Amino acid sequence: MKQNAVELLRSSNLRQTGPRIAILMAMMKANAPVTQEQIAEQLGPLAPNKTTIYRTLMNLVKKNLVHKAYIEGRTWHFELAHHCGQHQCHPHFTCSQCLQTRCIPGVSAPLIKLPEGFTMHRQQIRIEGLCSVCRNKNRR
Amino acid sequence: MKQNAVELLRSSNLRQTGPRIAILMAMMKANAPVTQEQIAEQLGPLAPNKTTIYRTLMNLVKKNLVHKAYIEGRTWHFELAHHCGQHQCHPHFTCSQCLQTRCIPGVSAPLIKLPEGFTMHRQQIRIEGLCSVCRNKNRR
DNA sequence: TTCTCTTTGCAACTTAGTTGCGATTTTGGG
DNA sequence: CCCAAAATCGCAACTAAGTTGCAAAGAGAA
Ligand SMILES: [Mn+2]
Ligand SMILES: [Mn+2]
Ligand SMILES: [Zn+2]
Ligand SMILES: [Zn+2]
Repeated sequence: MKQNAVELLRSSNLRQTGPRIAILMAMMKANAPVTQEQIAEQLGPLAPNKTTIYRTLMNLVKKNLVHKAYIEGRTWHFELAHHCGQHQCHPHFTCSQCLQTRCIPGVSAPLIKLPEGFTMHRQQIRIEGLCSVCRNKNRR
Repeated sequence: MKQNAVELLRSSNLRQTGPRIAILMAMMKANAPVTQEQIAEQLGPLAPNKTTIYRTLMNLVKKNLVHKAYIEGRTWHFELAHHCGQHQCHPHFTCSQCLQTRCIPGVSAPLIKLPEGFTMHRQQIRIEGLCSVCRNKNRR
């Protein structure tokens, strides 16, 4: 898995540093978008500084290895780009009661037709609703 | 137009106060989602306090008269709900160069099929790309 | 190894949005 | 119209995610 991270960095002409490899590995382990804080938590006492994590994430976003998946509250959640199509990410579902968010993989929507002269880089879909756990709770 | 605002409040069982009517009217005049600051600006020296604007917006969101349309940077942009479908808002396009956002009215995508047991309240589409102005600038 | 350019850590900062609370306003009933 | 209860408002202080400046450490090319 470390090899995998190293390869990603090399393919994007980014220097191979401890923080970058650790952050990429943390994101590979995750099965949902993660915040700066979750990355730091996962890496424990050896985690890079908060500033470094943010700067690294922004570099990875610029190279299109990572996407800003969504904001919840005031915090960004990032995920590896390797499960997203060229012009479209998979949708994300947020339960408006428990506020948990999960990926909805394997589906996509047709790309919206933009006005004349506009270019699409990426289309993202966000769904708000009630997850099954919360729905059952409300039943009573 | 004031009548219109009053009617919205009455239909949602909200007390008719100066700040609420003013904020609704400001949003009716706008032709794109607005921030707290833009509302205050538009209302000039008579604008309600920042806290009141935020609290009002949240009340209106709770009553589904207003939607949180999108976040840009760290700031929420709100818009009246009356141009949105039951389960879907119109898409919003953000130019990744000039950072301007605009509504893409009149189009919609099929609703994503959720996992068993999940309920959809609202589906939102966000598009990132290059607007025509920025595209032409880059041509040179 | 050495030199240069990039990256990192730390501490201080920024700022959109929130909170607590006392003062004011709305509204419904008498 | 007048009053009291409950909702709303304004203000000042606060919160916390993310940013910035800068000096120290590290990566990679030669
Ligand atoms: Mn995802
Ligand atoms: Mn809109
Ligand atoms: Zn839930
Ligand atoms: Zn543009």
